[in-house]
Amino acid sequence: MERRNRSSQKSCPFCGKSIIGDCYRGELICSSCGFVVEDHNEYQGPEWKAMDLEEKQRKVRVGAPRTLSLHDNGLTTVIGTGLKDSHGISLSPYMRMSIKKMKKWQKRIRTASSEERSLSAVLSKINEISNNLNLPKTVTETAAHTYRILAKKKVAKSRSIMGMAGASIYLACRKCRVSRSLKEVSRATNADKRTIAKYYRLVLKETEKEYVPPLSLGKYISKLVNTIKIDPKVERLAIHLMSEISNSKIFDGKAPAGIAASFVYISSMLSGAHVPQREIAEAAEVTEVTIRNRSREILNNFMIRQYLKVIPKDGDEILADRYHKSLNLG
DNA sequence: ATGGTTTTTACTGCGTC
DNA sequence: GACGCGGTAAAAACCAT
Repeated sequence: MERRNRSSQKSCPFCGKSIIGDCYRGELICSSCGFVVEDHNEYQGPEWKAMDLEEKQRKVRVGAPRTLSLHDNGLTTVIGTGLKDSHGISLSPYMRMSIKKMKKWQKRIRTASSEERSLSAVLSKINEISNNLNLPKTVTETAAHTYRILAKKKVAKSRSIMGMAGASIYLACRKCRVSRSLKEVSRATNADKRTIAKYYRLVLKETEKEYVPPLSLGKYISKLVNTIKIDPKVERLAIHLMSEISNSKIFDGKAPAGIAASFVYISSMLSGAHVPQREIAEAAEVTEVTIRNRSREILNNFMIRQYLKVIPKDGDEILADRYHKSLNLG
């Protein structure tokens, strides 16, 4: 199978240089710093396999892949502008006129009804927002799919377009286990966070029969570690600590971003990387106070020993051990 | 609307480089 | 003195009812 690298117009969020997309592996990787911009993309090349050139030529039969994110699924008919017919014979002036008319009407019909037109507008908004958020194609498609359902059920009627688009995208992120916060989505849509949250609940009710689980803490940690440049061992350590503790009740009702931030902070301390609270707080979009509070709770309730087993303290020990002692590895 | 919980804001004091 | 850190009180945001 042929292996193709397609370069795209996007630039790396880290170094600003161009990004090479490797569609074979389904990843978008920055060519200079190696940052993985997107992963787990669908392979967007042909979905067939050709053993030789002849077979390949025979099998090339389609244009762009079918997509839910265009209002007609990308399956529109385009009438060509050539002056010859399929046999290569020149068309008569009469036929040319007729084709010109057909072209005109085809264009009109394509987005004929008002529903079609508004669907088309919203779907293009969804595409735009997805681009802004660097979302994998699967998420965009999922969002488009839910929006179609909403449009069909007329739920989206007389509601903010950006709000509905944002809610669809946010839901798609959750379903596809892609970590994008409500904050990020609302930034990308220029819509109020509360509006999107409200619509999200509505969308959930209208389109989802099954429970959509919240993102795992591990996802939050990975994302956080990705946004700040940090030693991978910090991530491993953070995830290790998290997996030992995460079923603890001390996190009940606490915002996951803050919990993840504090695991990353503690891990960066333990591993000697020493990432300042401010930096982690900024990347996680929580405050330093929250990181401190979560860290205190973790270190007050658990002893982190040298071999990195985490054990619960009993009541008397809880107050005795302070932060720094814990950081000195028990 | 309300009340309980969590997070943020703003500020203070301490130790270190 | 700038910086990172830990702490607190009060305001703001959030959430279920």
